Amino acid sequence: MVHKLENLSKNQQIVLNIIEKAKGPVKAYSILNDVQKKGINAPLQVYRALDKLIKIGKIHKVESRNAFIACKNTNCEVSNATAFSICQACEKVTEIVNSKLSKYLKSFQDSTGMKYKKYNLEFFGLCQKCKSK
Amino acid sequence: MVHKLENLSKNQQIVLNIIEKAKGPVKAYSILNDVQKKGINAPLQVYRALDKLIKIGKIHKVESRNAFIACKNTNCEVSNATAFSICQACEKVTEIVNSKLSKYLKSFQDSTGMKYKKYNLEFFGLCQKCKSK
DNA sequence: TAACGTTTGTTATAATATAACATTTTATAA
DNA sequence: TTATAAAATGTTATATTATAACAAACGTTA
Repeated sequence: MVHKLENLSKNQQIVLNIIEKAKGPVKAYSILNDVQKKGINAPLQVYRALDKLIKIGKIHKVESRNAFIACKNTNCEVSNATAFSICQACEKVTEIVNSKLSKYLKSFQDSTGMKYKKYNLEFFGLCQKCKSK
Repeated sequence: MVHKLENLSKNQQIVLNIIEKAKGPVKAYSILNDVQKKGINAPLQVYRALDKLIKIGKIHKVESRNAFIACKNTNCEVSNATAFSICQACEKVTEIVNSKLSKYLKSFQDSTGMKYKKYNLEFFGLCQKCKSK
């Protein structure tokens, strides 16, 4: 069986590469700007790559910021349980990897008995740097 | 002291009213459509009201849907701990009120020691109705 | 090699949200 | 009461984010 990454198409590779190299979350149109030299011309080409990368778990969307960030779990193949820490001052975003938290949320049941397949959690506050300013 | 609700301005009241009467989350431009008879003409007037209503906790934004929903807690004055259940089929959204969950998340500490002021959690799955189809 | 699913390229447009500025209203407190 | 500060309004223009629709090419595999 071939490694997932190698199955990525040209555009998907280009987009993933940009997101992985970025220090923080990246906006779709900022990606578009960066790749216009590389043969990608239209928003849709970026959004299609993003959709695919999200689907296979290589990246996540930070919903409150309309931005995209690489998944920090090596070989992550799914993206159904995400948690982020977001600094409200500098906008630094970090994916939270915490098995207690994910275990708790994966097994969470509300009063309706609805069974959840997926969750996304975003925490907001001040990071160490910004707190001490 | 006067009740919070009575401090709302005309536009804020109009917008809140629409959201509270709606059966589910409402989009900003759908609100705009509804109120063009009532003297609100521009997107900004709606967004400003939305911002204020969010700030005082009367409504929440469902980030993954870019939509707004009334807070179900009577006299809720803050909006720093929200959790929603979202059906991926019918798009029904319900606010989850669960003190165990909120207690757990409010006291959550990640490895960086960052202290969180606010969180937003969105669960996705199929509601009872859609599951049985 | 044909058939299918996926990806691409392209143009156009929809949907969501904010900037900037002038004015009016409301609350506060001197 | 009045001045003054803070909040809200109205308006035009524009920025930002995202999808529709269609034709063509590519890649896999039966």
